[in-house]
This record gives sequence, structure tokens and C-alpha cells, in this order.
Amino acid sequence: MEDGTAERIRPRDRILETARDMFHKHGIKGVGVDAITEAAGTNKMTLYRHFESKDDLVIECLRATACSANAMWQKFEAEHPGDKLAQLHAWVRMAADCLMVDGRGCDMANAAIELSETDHPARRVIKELKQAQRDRLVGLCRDAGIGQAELLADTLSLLLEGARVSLQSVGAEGPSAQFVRMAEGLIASFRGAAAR
Amino acid sequence: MEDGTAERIRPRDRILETARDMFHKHGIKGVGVDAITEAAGTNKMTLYRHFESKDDLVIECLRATACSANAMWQKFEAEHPGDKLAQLHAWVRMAADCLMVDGRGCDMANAAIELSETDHPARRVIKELKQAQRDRLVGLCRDAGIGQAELLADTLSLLLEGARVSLQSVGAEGPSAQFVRMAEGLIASFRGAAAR
DNA sequence: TCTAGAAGTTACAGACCGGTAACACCCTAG
DNA sequence: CTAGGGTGTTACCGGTCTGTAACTTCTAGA
Repeated sequence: MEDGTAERIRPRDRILETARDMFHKHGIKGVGVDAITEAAGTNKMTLYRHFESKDDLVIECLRATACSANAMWQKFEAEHPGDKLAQLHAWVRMAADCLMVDGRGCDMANAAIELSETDHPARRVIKELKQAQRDRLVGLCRDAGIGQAELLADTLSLLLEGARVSLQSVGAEGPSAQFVRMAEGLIASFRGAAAR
Repeated sequence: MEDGTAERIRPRDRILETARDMFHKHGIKGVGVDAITEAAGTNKMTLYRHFESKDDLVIECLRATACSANAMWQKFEAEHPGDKLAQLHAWVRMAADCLMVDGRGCDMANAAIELSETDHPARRVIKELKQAQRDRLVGLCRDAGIGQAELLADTLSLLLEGARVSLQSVGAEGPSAQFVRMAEGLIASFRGAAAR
């Protein structure tokens, strides 16, 4: 009984995973709950037994995305324990890989753009989770011994955010192609300013 | 007859202007043609007499946006004739003002995110117009006598793009607040590198 | 003043949306 | 074996969406 059934994931998790994937690819308003449940091999009723509404599902997807991001940060620490500068370079490499493979932007940012209503419940969550990621990057820069850690972290944040959206509007041959060079140049520049 | 009727703009232009405003505020999928025509003080039939489809209207709106951007560039040249460096600083100031006053991102980028279908007719137009703006900024940097003009222009592009989306996700107190300092620092740094 | 074309009005088609109700089913824990 | 909770199925509600048809009204120009 432990075999075979182990293959079968709980419907709630299937829905969540499928929804994340479809929201990411087609946008939130671009995919309906029917399409999600069908792709997840279940039905609408089961979705609404596990999630209060589509908005609720969206929020849960965003939380799952933040959770994945957390795992990424833990991987940096595991691969370069204690070496904060190496972790920063790993962050740049991860960001670049993300640009190469994905083609579509950050789920949080995309959601923020799509859900333009200022009082939309997801906006609170997005702001909160984005703020947490920012704090994390600032902390990493500071621990790497960089002066003006906030400014570097914010600049890198904007560069990545811009690269992800530019990738969608201008394309892969656009400004985003230079992301790594920009990021590494900035880090070197900020490190040099501290040494001087 | 020239008075009074002069106030009344042609329905097509009213629709176009209203659509631009509403698409900008609520997104493309967030506003229907009925809402646009009502806000423009006309009706759906008139819209479909002037535009083949909603997609066609969207494309026309994007072209109008690009046209406004062109006017901005001409203003730079008019205010600082021949002084390309001053024009570059004016670009930074304009971008910052845009961040302050607007709160919502670039129409082209927003549209690219929202219209995720890779074969959507608007995507061609977006790519084309964004590419033109990029070329323009590269040209300005080069004419300002900056070495690695492409790299500076692309970095500034990504910074602005990132600031506009960050403004929507993290908020005004987020990384986008430092945009001017970042941009001016970059310009100074690239100018310094050329002088050295 | 007459006329042609532009614009307004109403109604509708067909599809999709989020969300719910009622009921049948299956599988597992006891 | 049985009871019950999780799941699947079907049908439906009210609303909104893009787009069209047929008809009336307005208005500018000759």
C-alpha cells in the first residue's frame, strides 16, 4: 500500500503546483480555474474545497514561490558556508541562469503588474515577500564586507528585475544579455570603493 | 462653427486616448471595450468601426505611447541643443519624475507581461518600439562621448525598467527610491573610466 | 434644403468566467 | 464489514467578455 499510492500526490498539492506553472506561463488573468483543475487531473469542486477563491489560490502560489526562493538561499549557504562573497557571486550566477532558461519574469512582479487594483489581497503578500528578499540581499552584501551594502543590493535588485521584464519586451538579445557583466562590474566597483 | 465644435474631438481620438489611460491604469485584460467606450462618451459600434479588434486598439495605443516618447526625446534636444551629456542627465531626471508621479510601469513592458502568448500581434510591435528606444539611448550615450556606450545605455535601461516594476511590487520606499543616485553614479563612473 | 456618411442605440450571439449545489463514488481507518 | 471523509461528476447560476446586425439619429457639406 505504501507503493503505488506514494506516486499519487494529494490533489491540493497537484492543484498548487499546476497553478504555479500555469500562472507563471500565461499570467493570472490568462488562465481560468477550469483549465487549472483539468491540467491537474481533478475538478473545480475539489479546488474550491481546498482554496477559498481564485485569489486565495494565487496568494498560496506566491507563498510557494517565496518558499522556493528560500530554498535557493539555503543552497547558497550550503555550497559556500561562511563565504558571503562567494554566495553573492552564486546569486548572480543563479539570476543569470534564471534569465537564460526561463524567458518569463518574476511571478511576484508579474502578479503585481497584472493585479492593478491597489486593494487586491495579493498585493500585501507580494510587498511583504519582496521586502524580505530585499532584506536578505542587503544582509548578504553587508556580511560580504561591502560598504554601501544597501545601495549595491538595491542596484542589483533593480538590474535583475529590469532584466527579467526586458527579456519579455525586447527579447533575449536586448539589454538583459549583459546582466552578468553589469552585476559583476558593480560588485567589483563597490568592493574597490570600500578598499580605497 | 469653429467655436464649440473645436472642443469636441473626433470619437476615434477620444477612444484612443481613453483606452491608453485605462489600459495604463488597469491593464489590458483588466478593462473591457464597453468600459472604454462608455468612458470615452461613445459606444462599442463606433469603436469597432475605427478599430478591427481590441488587439488592434491595443497596438494603436502602444504606437501612440511610442509617439509620446519620441516627443520627449525631441524636448531633450530642444532644451539642450547639441549638449548630449545634458540630454542624458535630462533623461535621468525625466525617468525619476516618471517614477515619482506615476506609480505604474511602462505600458510596453506591462503589455508584454500581460500578453504572454508568444504569437500575440502586439509583441512584434512592443519589441520593435522598445528596440528603437534602446538604440536611441545608446546613440545618446555614444554622442555624449562615453566609452562602452552600449553597456551604459543597457544598464540604465535595465535600472529604469526594474525601478518601474519594483515600484509596483515593493512600493515607493523600495529599491526604486535610489534610482537617481544609481543612474548618476553609473554615468559618472563610465565617464571616469573614459577619461582615465 | 437635401443628402451622404458618420455616429448613436438596442439587441443579441456565443463563449468564458468564478463559484455553488446535489449527488454518486471510492478508499481507508476502525 | 462498515462508516465517513475525501474525491469525482454533472448541472447550473449570474455575470462579463468580444464582436455583430439592424436600425435610427445627427451633422457637415454641396
